[in-house]
Amino acid sequence: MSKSSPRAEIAYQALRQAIIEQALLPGAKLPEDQIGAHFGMSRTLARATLARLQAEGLVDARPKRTATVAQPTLEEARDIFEVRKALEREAVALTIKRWRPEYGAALEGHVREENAAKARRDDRVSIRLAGEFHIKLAAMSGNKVLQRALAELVSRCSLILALYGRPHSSECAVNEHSQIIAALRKKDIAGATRLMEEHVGSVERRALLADAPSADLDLDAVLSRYARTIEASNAAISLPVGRRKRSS
Amino acid sequence: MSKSSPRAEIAYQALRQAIIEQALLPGAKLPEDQIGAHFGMSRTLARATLARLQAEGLVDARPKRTATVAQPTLEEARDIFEVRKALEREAVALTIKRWRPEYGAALEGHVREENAAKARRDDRVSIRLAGEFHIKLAAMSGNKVLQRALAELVSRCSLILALYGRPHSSECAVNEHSQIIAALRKKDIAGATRLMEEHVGSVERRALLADAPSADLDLDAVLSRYARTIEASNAAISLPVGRRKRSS
DNA sequence: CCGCCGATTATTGTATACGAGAATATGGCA
DNA sequence: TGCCATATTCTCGTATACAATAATCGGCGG
Repeated sequence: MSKSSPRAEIAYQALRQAIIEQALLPGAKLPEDQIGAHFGMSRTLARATLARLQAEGLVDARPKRTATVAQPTLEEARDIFEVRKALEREAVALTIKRWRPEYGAALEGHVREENAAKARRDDRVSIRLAGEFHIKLAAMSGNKVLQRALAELVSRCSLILALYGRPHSSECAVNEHSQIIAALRKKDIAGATRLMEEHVGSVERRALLADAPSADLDLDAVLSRYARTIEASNAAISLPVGRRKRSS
Repeated sequence: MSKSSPRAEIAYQALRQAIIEQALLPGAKLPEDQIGAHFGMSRTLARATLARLQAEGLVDARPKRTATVAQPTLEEARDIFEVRKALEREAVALTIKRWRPEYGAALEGHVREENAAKARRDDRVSIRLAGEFHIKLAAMSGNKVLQRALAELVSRCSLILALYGRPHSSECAVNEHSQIIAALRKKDIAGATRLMEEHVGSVERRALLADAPSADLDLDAVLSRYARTIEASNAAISLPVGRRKRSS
């Protein structure tokens, strides 16, 4: 159904990563034709790929309209962070319960990568790695369902950051990750949970600049970002290449 | 993408409900042709519908093989309950924070329905209502993302019950629901959380009869249930009607 | 010069076609 | 009689076709 075709799978991964790394910004159009043409497959598969991304909340698709990279509302954004926090707590607790020394090393290796990316000002990779830290931790919980759910939420957080955050604030202060690792090592559930909560909270604060209940205030910010969105959606992952390529 | 076609939407709802109510048992085959024929649509739409159900974990689909109603492993089952508990806690906490008196009445009305269904020995409806209690509560949290995630998990729990539980144990002791309502009314977060936790725990215990790490022990039980599965998948929701209907 | 309306083009919705791979039945052989 | 090889049938994987609707552009009237 989903993993069958290598091309469809590649398209899925590519689009997913492009969205997460903010190479395709929220609102960017994703016409079935072009996606199919780009990945050398028919609209049938392009459509299935988009449907999958839609199910994960990364793509908006209203009937009869071209699919776009999702633009979560402020309210939705808050909801996502709330659920994410609940699952991160669970992930921390479960991971500590089955803690093994290798885990610490693995996570620290990851943090080193994060620092490297940050040092070389590679924002795209930075953003992705910041998210993946949380996924790796969730994986250590041993609970696949939890891992999957959290992965979905974390991706959507990248999207939220792209929409409402300031331009290039990479998601996490890396040293917060280090502190969490330290607490995990001590098997300090309460401490690790608290740190994680604060950490995600601070990401949320950075992401949701606006505090007003209405989204009007940041309409300006959003609109001014739009010019960038449109141009970026062309450069970006080279998806919309100039004009479209006809059916060849 | 998904809600476009009324037929596809109907098929989705029907299949979903049939699975949840255990009219279609785990392992039952779901050939694209038959589904399409039954709902008067082409395989294209049938396929999309199945993909959707697969994304929610209600359907298993390996490439080149006919899709079936999902058969979660014991391990997966435990994972699902674990995540569910985490989200139920969150739902309780959030709901209490924005509690309104109507909520109590609404939930009590629901419990009355549950009792009615139980009184008339309507197992199917009983099972469905038991799950919907939790969804309604999640809806009151005001967090759509949470509600959706929990709905998915609760559905999958019905599946687990069908696979591993004893034949007709309807999911919940209804009075546990009433106790939870009482705690909510008192805005007693700790108490309500504890009750919810115990409640889901008891559902889990009822669902996962086997405690052994290996699933060998209940292989017999599963196999003996299979005869029923096959015959039931024919009677059931009248999906596989005798032979298939050709392309008309 | 600006804004509304119709023609043109871009894109989606859905069915169908055809090839390929499983599943199942059939017949020969031990 | 029981088992394996092979033919047959059932399904899936994917592309393509065609109709229908939305977006876009150009001309007309104000």
